[in-house]
Amino acid sequence: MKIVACRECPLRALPAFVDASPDELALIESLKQRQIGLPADAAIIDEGQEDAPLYTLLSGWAFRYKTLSDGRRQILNFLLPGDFIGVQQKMADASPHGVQALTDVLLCVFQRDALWALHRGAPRLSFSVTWLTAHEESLVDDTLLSVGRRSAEERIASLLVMMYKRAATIDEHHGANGVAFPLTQQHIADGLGLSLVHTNKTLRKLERRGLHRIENGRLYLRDAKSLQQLADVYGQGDLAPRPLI
Amino acid sequence: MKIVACRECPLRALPAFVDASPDELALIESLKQRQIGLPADAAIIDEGQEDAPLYTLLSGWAFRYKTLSDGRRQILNFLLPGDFIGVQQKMADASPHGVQALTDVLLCVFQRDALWALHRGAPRLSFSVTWLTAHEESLVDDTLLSVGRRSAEERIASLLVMMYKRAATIDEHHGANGVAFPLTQQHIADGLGLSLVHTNKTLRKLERRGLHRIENGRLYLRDAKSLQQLADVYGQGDLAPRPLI
DNA sequence: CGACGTGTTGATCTCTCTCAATTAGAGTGG
DNA sequence: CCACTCTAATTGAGAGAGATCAACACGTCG
Repeated sequence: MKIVACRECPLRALPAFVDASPDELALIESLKQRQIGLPADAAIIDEGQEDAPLYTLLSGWAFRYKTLSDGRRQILNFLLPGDFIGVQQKMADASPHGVQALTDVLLCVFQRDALWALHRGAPRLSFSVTWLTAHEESLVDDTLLSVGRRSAEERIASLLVMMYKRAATIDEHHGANGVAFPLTQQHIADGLGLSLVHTNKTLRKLERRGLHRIENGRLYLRDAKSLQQLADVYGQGDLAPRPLI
Repeated sequence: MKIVACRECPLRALPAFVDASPDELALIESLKQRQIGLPADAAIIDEGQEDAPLYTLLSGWAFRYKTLSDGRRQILNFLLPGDFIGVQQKMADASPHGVQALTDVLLCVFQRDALWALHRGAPRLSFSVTWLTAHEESLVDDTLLSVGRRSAEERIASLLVMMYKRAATIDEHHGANGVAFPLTQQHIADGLGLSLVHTNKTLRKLERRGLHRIENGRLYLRDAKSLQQLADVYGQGDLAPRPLI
């Protein structure tokens, strides 16, 4: 795939993205250094890396993770096309987490002070960056709720529902009620704080109950209602008036 | 306590805060609407609340949380003086989490579009907002690693070390090797995805081993080294070259 | 003084982990 | 075309960390 000009960025076509003025696009384009492709499983940023640039995920999936010294790994969140990579590590400081490609990926590489340039020169865009950062945090919040308080079954159901929604918003082949789903069970386990074995058993249990199906790298929700209910995604209907105990 | 002018904000004196120009201070001051005090345990933002303003925590502690419909609660992170409250909920949208006072608190209330005004008028400050948001996310990341992959003992040790560090940076009475620590065991349990009972037992075990002491709302680390080692805060020494398996 | 919130401790119970083995598919080299 | 290797998925069995249930202690407060 050849270099994509920002003004022709395929991501801009997605309904999830806002319009940008020609000036803003020009600024973004001036900050973009180059574009690189990496194969699945490649390291994009290592844990503790110091000079990581700012990336944008143009295509493919990736994930952020942290590990303990004995190898236990926790996946913090999954990154889909359009997500930023590397906002967290402030300049010249070690990255507190690693980022790894989940599929083959295409990345836009920005110069390290691009964030600052954006803030200085394009308030609307920098506002979006703040918003996106806050939004990514709320994804982590959701996962923390899962890992801290949901049972294995509930965690899996919750992840399936959430990932389905996210994947659907950017999936062009979103026909047949299925979306691309490149995660292995190991990824799911590491994302939910479960062991691989228990993840497998739980996944199979839900599948046998007819709630979902994963096949050939695609995820099909066969009973989205039950999955959402199991995951308590909406807190049993409405949000607001809910007993705290 | 009477209204504090931003230019005289006690927080600015802390070494953790950067300088702001007179212009920037004036802008902040123009966006600040008022100041309110709330007692311990008061709700600052309810889960699902729609019109929450933007706050800044002037004094006291608070925490962000999420609950499931049956009452299970997960504390997402603790908020200390200087932290923002309410950046996550984008305008006119329901807050994805609740915020509750942990101690008596003083809050600065900003108009809802203050964030936008800051981005538009003070790039240095809006850059700080982005940075702070990213930093808060990295705190949640740490907790997610704990809850997902650390044992109860390790989680508690990790929390004690982290909270000690945070509290120390803003604690004026930080003498005698102890810091103010207003959390109950229930808060610790809800922050670490543990049951109250198991939290108590683990806490006592570490205390009996002489690693820490909590007394009269103050936390004393009696063996910070062992606690850090137990928590694997630094990945056994250095960060960078560490086997991933 | 009784009610309540917080902290403690002992006794089960169970969900999830760890250990072990097997199957299936993809890729590689002879 | 087939043996060989590797990764991902699967399943069973036993073990264990942490949950749940039940009491009790202590201090504060109306």
